[in-house]
Amino acid sequence: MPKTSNVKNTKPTARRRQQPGLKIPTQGMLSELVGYHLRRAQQRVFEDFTAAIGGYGITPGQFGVLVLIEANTGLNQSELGLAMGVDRSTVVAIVDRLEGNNLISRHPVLGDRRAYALGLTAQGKSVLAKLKVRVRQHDRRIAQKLSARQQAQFITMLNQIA
Amino acid sequence: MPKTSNVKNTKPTARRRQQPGLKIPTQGMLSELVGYHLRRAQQRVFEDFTAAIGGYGITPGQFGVLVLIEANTGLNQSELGLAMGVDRSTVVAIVDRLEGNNLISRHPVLGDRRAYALGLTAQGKSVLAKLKVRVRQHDRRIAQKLSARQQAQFITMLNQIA
DNA sequence: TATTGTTATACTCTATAACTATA
DNA sequence: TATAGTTATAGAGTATAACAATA
Repeated sequence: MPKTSNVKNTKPTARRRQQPGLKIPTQGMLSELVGYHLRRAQQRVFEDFTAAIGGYGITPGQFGVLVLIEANTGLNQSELGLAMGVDRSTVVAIVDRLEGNNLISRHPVLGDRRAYALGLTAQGKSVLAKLKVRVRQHDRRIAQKLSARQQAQFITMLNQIA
Repeated sequence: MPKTSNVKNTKPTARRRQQPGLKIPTQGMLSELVGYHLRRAQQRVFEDFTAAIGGYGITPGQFGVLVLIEANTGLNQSELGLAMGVDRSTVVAIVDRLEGNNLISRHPVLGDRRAYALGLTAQGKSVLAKLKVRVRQHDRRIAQKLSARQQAQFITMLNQIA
């Protein structure tokens, strides 16, 4: 059908109210997997991020890149890839997009003509400043589903896993 | 991730050993965000999953679909999309891939000629049986980074967030 | 030789809009 | 009208392999 809009706009949670043959999907072994719950939580946070920051057309990963570049001005693409855990070729695509949106720029590196030093553009700095406020609100909204104590434990556990 | 084989195979953690201008990227505000740590942990688990199950060319999401179909034989694409939280058009693509790999199949539904009932093929059942063993091992490997008590708390917290 | 960045190519995941067939 | 599935289209994210320029 048409775009899901209908379906989703109508009632995301309620499916065919009291229809006789309503099938409630069971998760099978998935509910026993830590990875499954982790993935679902991740998706949920992603959705909230998009809803809150979406207007800027920035994804969580891109936001991370902007913050990384701001905190480490001048780092090159290989270093960025290392910090993010992605391939050099992937970095090219990521940088291309952000540069295309006028948020970051590539500069020649004195002493190494192979590399590019990455930096935020004036617009990038301006946008990032605003994004940071929004992202902090978004993250607080997510974190508040846990008590202060749980929040600390949660991050500790996430780091034990990562 | 990645292959990045060259870079990573060499020494994932060591970058330019004692180079004078070695820049150690700082994470900036990222380390304060729950969402950031959640995303990193997710990526880490994804990598381990790929390394462990990769040979089958199955992603965590596809594995989830197979389990869901096995546990709810006959559910249709819209129901699958609802259970997964994705759009109908996305389901088409997902089902196409799995069907293309001969793991699942679409069957006519008696009483509703618009819908398709999804089911595992013989090969799908066979492959899933093997995958489940591997995935369980993989998930145990991940979970064991936490104590038994932490594991339970962790899942609880993930569900509070999702 | 090793490293930096690039390009070509190829998937997966995901969404929106418009359309067909059926309910 | 509403729902099931499809198609066309688009974009993010990611990887491998091969290559050029430079170190």
